[in-house]
Amino acid sequence: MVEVVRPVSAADEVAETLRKEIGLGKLKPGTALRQDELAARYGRSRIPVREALRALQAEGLVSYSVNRGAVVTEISPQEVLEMLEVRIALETHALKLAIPKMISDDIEAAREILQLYDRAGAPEEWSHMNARYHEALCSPSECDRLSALIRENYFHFNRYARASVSGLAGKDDPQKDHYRLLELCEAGDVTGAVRLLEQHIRRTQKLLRAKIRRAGQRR
Amino acid sequence: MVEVVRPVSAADEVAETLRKEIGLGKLKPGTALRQDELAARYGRSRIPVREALRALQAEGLVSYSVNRGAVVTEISPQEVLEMLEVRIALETHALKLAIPKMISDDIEAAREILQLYDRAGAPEEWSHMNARYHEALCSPSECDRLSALIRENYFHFNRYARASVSGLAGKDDPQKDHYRLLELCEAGDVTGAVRLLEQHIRRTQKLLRAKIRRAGQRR
DNA sequence: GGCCGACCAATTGAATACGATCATAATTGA
DNA sequence: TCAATTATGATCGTATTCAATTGGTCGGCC
Repeated sequence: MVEVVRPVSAADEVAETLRKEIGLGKLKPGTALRQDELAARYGRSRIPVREALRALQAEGLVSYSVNRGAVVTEISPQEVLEMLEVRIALETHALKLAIPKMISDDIEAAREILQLYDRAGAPEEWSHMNARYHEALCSPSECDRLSALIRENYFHFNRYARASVSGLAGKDDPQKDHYRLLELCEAGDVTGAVRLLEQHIRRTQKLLRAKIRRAGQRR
Repeated sequence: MVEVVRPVSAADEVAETLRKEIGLGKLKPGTALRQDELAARYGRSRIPVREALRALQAEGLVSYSVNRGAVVTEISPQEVLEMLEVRIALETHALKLAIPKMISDDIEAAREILQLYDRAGAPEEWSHMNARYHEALCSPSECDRLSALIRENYFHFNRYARASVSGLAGKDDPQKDHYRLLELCEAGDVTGAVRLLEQHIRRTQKLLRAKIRRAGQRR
């Protein structure tokens, strides 16, 4: 069977690239996104660029002002706290749905991710493994919309985290929670697992609050 | 003070109008959105129309195929069930946060909405009052991101509901829940309120499942 | 010296224009 | 007669072009 290369619009390509660069922090919050500059960089005209920017605006990655163009959206610490709140709402519910549906393969898959986490060196890898682990636990819920929201929310959170919270909680403490959480899932203890997951996320939230306080005092 | 008319881009206007028409069901799922036609209708060229469509695509209201244009996205019954699942996740958590922060004014505001609900005639009004009520209960959570997600999810759900679930549960049964829920909030009973809210939404979910089953048998 | 208005460069917003692609109807050949 | 094929109109994707707005600088005036 021949692999048919389905044509993709230039706007989609530009959007995808920008999405990655913003997500990875190559384009930092506050950066102005000039249309002709982007057009030149991607070898396109401004039209596909503008469409890409509109899409990113709808996704909340870019802010638009009329006649002033697009800027990578800034994230306030307050909003990051709220993202963690959203994370609790979505992930605890997904976990509730997922645990009764888990089979040993799901547990094993999650455990393997944790082992990769153990071996990971750079904070970037932790972060990635962290995301994969939490996704692995939630995916047996078989609720695509829930999973999609979890992924989106994590993406936005991570965009901030990469900039200023990386290694906020270190590597080992969260990992202890991860192993305990896996055991609770394996035992089918929904209540316990949900409680631990909430504590786990609230710990990050507390650390972030403390950091914000300290930053506020300093000025 | 003179009201300054802030200029808005044509793309934003078109997007806003389309958003409303899709939300209200004037543009039904599956409808093809021709660029020339929309451009003519709004007295604009195709450029702003295309940008608006890109935004709507990112919002999930429209599906794009290369060289075939945009279509109002279809919603499967399965997805609606998932939206209700998301609703449980988001609203129960918001309620948990909101109840400890509620003051008597919040309770009163919610009660007034319920009284409007009682007097409402058309199913459209129920739906609107229903949304306002649930929003009133969640808003004291002071978590904008959570509230925004709740609103978005409700919008998508309602788009389907308007088409085929309107009056699924009738008017009176849900309203009984609403009053009980308000009492529990007033009493500060977080656990009870959350449990009732989940039951309340699950009831709609069950009715919808039954409806899907019946529709499946029929064919 | 500081403030105000007029010009100017930079940049965006929108319209027109053109080539490419898709859907469908007409046509042809077996 | 019917399937395959070609022609045609509709529609889309993108580039180019022009108009409008913004921000800033320069010069004049108080």
